[in-house]
Amino acid sequence: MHATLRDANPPLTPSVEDYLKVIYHLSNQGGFAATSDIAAMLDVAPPSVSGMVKRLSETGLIEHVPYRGVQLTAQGRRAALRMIRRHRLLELYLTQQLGYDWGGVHAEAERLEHAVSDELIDRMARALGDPLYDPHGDPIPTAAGEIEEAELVSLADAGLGSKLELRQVGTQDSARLRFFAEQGLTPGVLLTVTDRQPFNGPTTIGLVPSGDPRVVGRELALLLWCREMPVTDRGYASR
Amino acid sequence: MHATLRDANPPLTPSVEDYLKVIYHLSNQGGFAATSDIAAMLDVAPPSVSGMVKRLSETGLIEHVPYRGVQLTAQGRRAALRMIRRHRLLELYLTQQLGYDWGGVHAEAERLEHAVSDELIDRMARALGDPLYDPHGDPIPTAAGEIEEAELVSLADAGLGSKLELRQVGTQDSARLRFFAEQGLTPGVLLTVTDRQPFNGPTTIGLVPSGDPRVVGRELALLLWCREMPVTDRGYASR
DNA sequence: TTCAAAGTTTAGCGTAGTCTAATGTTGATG
DNA sequence: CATCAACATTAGACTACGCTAAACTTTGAA
Repeated sequence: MHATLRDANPPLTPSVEDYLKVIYHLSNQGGFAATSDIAAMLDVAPPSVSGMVKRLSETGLIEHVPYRGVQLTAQGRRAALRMIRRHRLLELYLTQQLGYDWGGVHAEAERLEHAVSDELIDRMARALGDPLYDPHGDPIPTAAGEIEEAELVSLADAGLGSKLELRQVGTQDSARLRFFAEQGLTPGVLLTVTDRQPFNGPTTIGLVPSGDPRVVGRELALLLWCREMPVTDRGYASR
Repeated sequence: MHATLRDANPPLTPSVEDYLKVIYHLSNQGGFAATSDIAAMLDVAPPSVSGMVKRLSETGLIEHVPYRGVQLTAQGRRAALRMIRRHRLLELYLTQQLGYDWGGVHAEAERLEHAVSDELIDRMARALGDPLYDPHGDPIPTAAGEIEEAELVSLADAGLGSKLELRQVGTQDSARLRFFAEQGLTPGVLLTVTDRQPFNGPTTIGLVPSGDPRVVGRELALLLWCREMPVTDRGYASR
């Protein structure tokens, strides 16, 4: 029930915590997480999800409305946020303390998050100065299970002329992550929307303060989540 | 096949690698590892070991002589040493970089050693300056799978008057580890045997250079593995 | 209003590990 | 050298996950 013989390394089978994490992400905006979406995210067959859903709701971690989907209970949400805290702190620690690069940390954190103790996570957090955001710009839940609810707009939806701070890159795909990094589109960057083509066409933005233009197709723009920034007469407001 | 529902945290079931590690330790001095000893070390029932032994020998990691015991093949030895390298580097990293104390690292390393990648281990090793010994004084196998074969004597067997360097503490029991640490009996310490009582009585030693005496009962003295040191006319030879 | 497609659940089986109880083997002792 | 205790293995059941195929809902479009 732990590691198998043939494939000792990559845990092919998602753990309970992985289910909770994807349910958290899928039902984030208050809705239900659909069986098939969970299955797609975890790369298992839908009946496997039905089975796990049954077990998880028996133990009180989720609530299941048949044919509708699932939601986390308070307990399940706590467990999910605990794993998200672990994941994001691990990514930050690996990046800052061990020289990993932005695109390479995800897989490592994905495995480690199941093995680390709360004590280790707290020690890492302290070593990093109790940071609030991970290398992708996502907020790190506190040990008590609180998380900053960011009000983010996808770049594809942001208004023409609006001033934005890139906060999250909504993909784990390393080719895309590398592409964004090459374009200078990393969390924390400031930008303005200068143009958008109709019919789901690309968005053109300008980086701040350099003014360098970038053209981002809609598929990719949908992955770039931004905070809309108030503008003061002396420039952009700081956080 | 990964983490179960009821006991999400402590991996109650030993992994393949855990089997290889204990077989390595049990058959270290060239012998066979007995089924019941493996079972005792892993806290599983003997038939579970028989089952795993079958699978491990089918994949060529061990050789099994029925009713005699098992030995590692070259491949199995390599896999065991890889895990031992991970374990010892993790203990050292946690101790030196994250402020863990000597007694508390074992359980953490035991879980992490299954989740870390070779890359992470190599990065940790580099961050530590490619160390040769872990916090217990045990040699760390190289990435290529070589390990220093130490010629060690148990303190209980060392000759009266001999000069020794404490190299390994042969227990994982944290109460004993803490006791040794309090007595100043940590790997690297130099000492001389000043007295030994007959009938399995205690050994008296003097710490070097302070000369502080310590009295160690036979049960504990058996756990303290030392290197016998050549003496030069200017003092103890360095490593 | 029906009906078909899409999505979900159930049924039934496979695998990799655990366990207890029963059976085999070995080696020391009378 | 026969016996018996200790140790090892086999037999058979259980759990927790996975899968495919089949049955059941829901929904959206004709």
